[in-house]
Amino acid sequence: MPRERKSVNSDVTTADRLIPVAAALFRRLGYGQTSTRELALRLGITSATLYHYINGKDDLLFQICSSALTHIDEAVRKATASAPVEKKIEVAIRSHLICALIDSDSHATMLVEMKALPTERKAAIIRQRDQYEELIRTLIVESQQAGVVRADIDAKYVALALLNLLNWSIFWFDPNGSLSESELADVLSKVFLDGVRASEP
Amino acid sequence: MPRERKSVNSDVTTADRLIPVAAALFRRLGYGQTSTRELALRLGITSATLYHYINGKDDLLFQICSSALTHIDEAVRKATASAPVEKKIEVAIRSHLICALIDSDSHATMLVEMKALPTERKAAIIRQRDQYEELIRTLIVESQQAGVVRADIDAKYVALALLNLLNWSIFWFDPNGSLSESELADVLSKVFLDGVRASEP
DNA sequence: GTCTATACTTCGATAGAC
DNA sequence: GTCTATCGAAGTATAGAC
Repeated sequence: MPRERKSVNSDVTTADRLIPVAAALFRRLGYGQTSTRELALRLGITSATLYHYINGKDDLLFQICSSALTHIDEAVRKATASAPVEKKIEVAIRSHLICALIDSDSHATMLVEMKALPTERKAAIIRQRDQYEELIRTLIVESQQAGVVRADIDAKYVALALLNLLNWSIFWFDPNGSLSESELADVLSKVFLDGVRASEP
Repeated sequence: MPRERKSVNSDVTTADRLIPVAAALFRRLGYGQTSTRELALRLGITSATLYHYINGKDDLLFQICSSALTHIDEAVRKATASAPVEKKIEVAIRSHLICALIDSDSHATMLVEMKALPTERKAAIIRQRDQYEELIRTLIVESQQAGVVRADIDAKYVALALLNLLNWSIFWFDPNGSLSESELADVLSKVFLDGVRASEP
């Protein structure tokens, strides 16, 4: 029986590297400052070969944005579905952060470079983003109805405050720093749920 | 006595419009996607005339970033200096938001397009940003020492959580929406200081 | 799937007249 | 302070051979 290579194959193909390498460059330089030549150089191919994989530069940005949003929506939806209502927010915070920080190049690019997409594709991404924000809002509403979350602030703004806390973390979190993804989830859960005011002594 | 025009002059010159118009375009399209021709068009001049005011395109981005950071640092520093320690954080939240949301094009551009600056200028802006973040961190430390803010979370992360809350607001706040800048400050102060957990019934 | 070569466009910036 | 005209560089993308 001949030595098989297939799923046991650990080769990383150019196709596999395309999106991660593009996301890293778009994040560091910005979409508009990243040339297809520079991207090809990093991939070890010529810019002509790059066009064997894509139809245009914005294909890359669209795929990055779309898959980032698909992944985080699925992750948070699945994790919160099976959690008891008192734990849904903590579970959402943790699953969101794990997903966004593990692939932070894609998520940072999605959040910041979305605007560079052509009109129709931008609209599609914005619909996806709105759908995810709707998921978060629903979690807040459920928590309010269960008496777990204060109801004196409109769920809409509670949800946006939570997204503030989660989204901007991507831009300063250091995977080699003193805090792990999970520890950051603990910190943000504490701040979001209990606030930073000192309890009475 | 001839009809004088000077400080009573309400003419808006091209020089005055330069930065605001550039900031609005950079925000909507991104720095890399904004051409000097498009900018000149919006100003009602040619791109050649634009170069009477600037030495290069990145002058505009640098001025936007630098003045945004100078203004917010001054505003928050001044407002918090005269506030009692129990009120410093609320005052910081309010003054930060007022400053950032009134000139949201500049602040959004600073936060997101900073990376497009040439190396030295980028370093200068990052120093300015770090100095502002240091101001926020100092306010947290002072509040912890006064027993106003919980001390079981490192001031560094309390400050970053606060900056998350403040910075990302710029990207969804709608000046024509149902919430004013001041009302948003109230909401974020409540969430940050007291958390969203429902109090015992 | 990768290359060389290059077409075509747009960009940032300058020269020099008014 | 504004223009017309234009340069040279860099960009995206394609043609066609291997």
